[in-house]
Amino acid sequence: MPLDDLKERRPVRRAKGAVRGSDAAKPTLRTIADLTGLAVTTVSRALAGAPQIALETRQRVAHVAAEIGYLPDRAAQRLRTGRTQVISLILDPHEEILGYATSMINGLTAALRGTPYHLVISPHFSDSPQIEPVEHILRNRLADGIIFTRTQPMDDRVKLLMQNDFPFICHGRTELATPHPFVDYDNYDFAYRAAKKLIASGCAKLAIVLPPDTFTFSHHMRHGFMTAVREEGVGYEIATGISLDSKSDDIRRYFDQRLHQSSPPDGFVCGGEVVAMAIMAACHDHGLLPGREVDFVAKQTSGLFDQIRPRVETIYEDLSEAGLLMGQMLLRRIAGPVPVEELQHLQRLAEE
Amino acid sequence: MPLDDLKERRPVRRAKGAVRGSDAAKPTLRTIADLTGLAVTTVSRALAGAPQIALETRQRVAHVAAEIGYLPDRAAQRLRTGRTQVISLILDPHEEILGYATSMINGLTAALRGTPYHLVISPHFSDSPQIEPVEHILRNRLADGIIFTRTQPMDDRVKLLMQNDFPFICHGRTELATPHPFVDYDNYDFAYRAAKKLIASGCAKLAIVLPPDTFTFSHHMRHGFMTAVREEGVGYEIATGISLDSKSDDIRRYFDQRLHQSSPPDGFVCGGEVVAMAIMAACHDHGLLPGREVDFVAKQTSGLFDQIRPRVETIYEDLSEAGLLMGQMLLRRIAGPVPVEELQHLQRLAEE
DNA sequence: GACCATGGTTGTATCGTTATAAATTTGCAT
DNA sequence: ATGCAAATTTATAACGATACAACCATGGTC
Repeated sequence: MPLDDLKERRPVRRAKGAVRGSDAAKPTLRTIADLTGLAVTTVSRALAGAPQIALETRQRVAHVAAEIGYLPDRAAQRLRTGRTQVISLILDPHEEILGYATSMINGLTAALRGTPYHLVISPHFSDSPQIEPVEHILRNRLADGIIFTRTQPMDDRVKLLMQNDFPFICHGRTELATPHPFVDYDNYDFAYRAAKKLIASGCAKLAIVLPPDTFTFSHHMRHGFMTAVREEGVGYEIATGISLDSKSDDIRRYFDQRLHQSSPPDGFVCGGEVVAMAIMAACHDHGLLPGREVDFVAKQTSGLFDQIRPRVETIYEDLSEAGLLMGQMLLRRIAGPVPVEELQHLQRLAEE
Repeated sequence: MPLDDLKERRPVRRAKGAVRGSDAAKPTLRTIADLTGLAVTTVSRALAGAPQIALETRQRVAHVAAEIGYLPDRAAQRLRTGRTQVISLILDPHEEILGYATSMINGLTAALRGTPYHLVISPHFSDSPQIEPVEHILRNRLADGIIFTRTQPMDDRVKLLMQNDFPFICHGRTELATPHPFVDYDNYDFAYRAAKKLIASGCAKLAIVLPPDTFTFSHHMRHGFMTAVREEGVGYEIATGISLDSKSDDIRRYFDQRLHQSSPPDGFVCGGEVVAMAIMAACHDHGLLPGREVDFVAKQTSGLFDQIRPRVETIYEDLSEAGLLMGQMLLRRIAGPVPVEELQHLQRLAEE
């Protein structure tokens, strides 16, 4: 009689199921419910591990679910609960070069592995304001958490997300009074140590190319650089009109001209592989020998620079680890409130 | 009276709406329906542009929708229609280096711009078979289309997706009898021309490092290389025990040893920036001068190598364009059946 | 024996959208 | 007026999951 009853209650469904059942219709809670003779609600609660459901029932349900390879339908869960199970990574078009984004993505996917979270790339197109993708995600509940880079001292995005108490981690810090979650690399120390190394190897005049000064880490780098040159009292200059975002050709040309002029720098703090190669090319074209007339310290994020000849001193930034940390921290934050200090991490340089 | 009626029918909703209405509750079809006095169904059909809805109504609805910034709820649409509006890019862990993935992602996001499609990164972890993420996506309807790389001659993934008539584009070709969608770079021609160039500049013995031979493009490269050396009758060798996937240190060490031995190669076909730098480092460490004792031709995907000194000849592969094409083709395929020839594109080298 | 707390399970409504079928209005010929 | 087809609009049910409240045994207590 119960069989008859079932048939009567869901004639259409049954028929549909049978049709597409040719190659394993996607199992739902209903499948498990039918299989175990329980109600859909019970199955749902059992899988959620609710203590009101008898332990034995929970185990039985879990077993059947595993057996038939049940996975909850994301769309249905999302519609009902409002949780998207999506982490949005906002990718900047400038990040084309040298796998900056890729390393971070690798870290992120590692953090997300084994969780139901998906990583969605939300591009930020350069012809629109930085805040746009964030607003869009917030307004349309497109993600449970956001990760972004290129943080600014008074970053709009940070303000907006803090106001809305929306989970996020940014790469880089702001100068806002309110503390916020971040993962950052110690660019102050990078520039400081790079400058010190150059001075130690006898450079008399240092040069540095900074990131665009809209970004906080540009200030950090400048500060670290300036502290070192002041401590040692050597000459210095900061490249103007170009930045770490400039095309490598433009950077090379800048230094090409600069080296023609009087009292050129002989030590270079290079905030990335691209700028390092561009400056090295300019020096090479002027017949300046690395290790003799000129010296370099470069930040490398890839291990690639270990192969460059002549060898240059490098300092490593682990972007993959940054991504991993950001992912882990964001997941914690999404799970529930976390003291903000626990969502802040500064990647320090290795001891020497 | 109709007002009363409404209140009676949806008392809870109204209340809820009022509560969270403090800061602009997310507009739904219902919002538009209330605003226009139409039924939810009508609004839905109107926005879909159904010809059965009066033109004037369609315009009015469209106007109101734009006014209040309505965007359909992805979860609800997905649940109802089964379409996810997701493109899944399967990312291989080997693709860390030099923005291979990033360029492609940039192209993809450009293709997806203005569409409702989202780009989801599905990692393929190296400790699991290549086909796993594809099976997972297929089984759980996690995307409307798939893009993947590192295609093999008898690629499992291609077979599976063809069988299921599931939209996909892969980067690289198979050797399967059935034609399938792809975007590929002409690696045969790359290796052929690279070898020819080296011979033209006087090299007597060429060497090449191939991709792992599980990948189809490894065969293409080998074939192009072999054709050139046979045509010209010069010596050659193919590096064994290493591949383009090897760590740069290992590649450098390999050639370090090789150059110690007798009759070393004097011309190098480098399938990527990493391998080029590693080989150049090995040569440098042996005092071999580029342009004199040894020559290089490198494939570059980033523009970075234009800065390398001494200069080396490079051949460019545009991965960003590849991503763009793959995105555009995939969208067409998702929209409906397309003759397979129109979903095949071979990126040819620029004429010289 | 009636009553109630407890543990365990179930029914109902709902998230926002769309496919389907039904209902309503309109226009026009009869 | 009357009927009927065409043009519009609407009601209903469903996608698969979960929040909430209600339900039903069971066993102990008075």
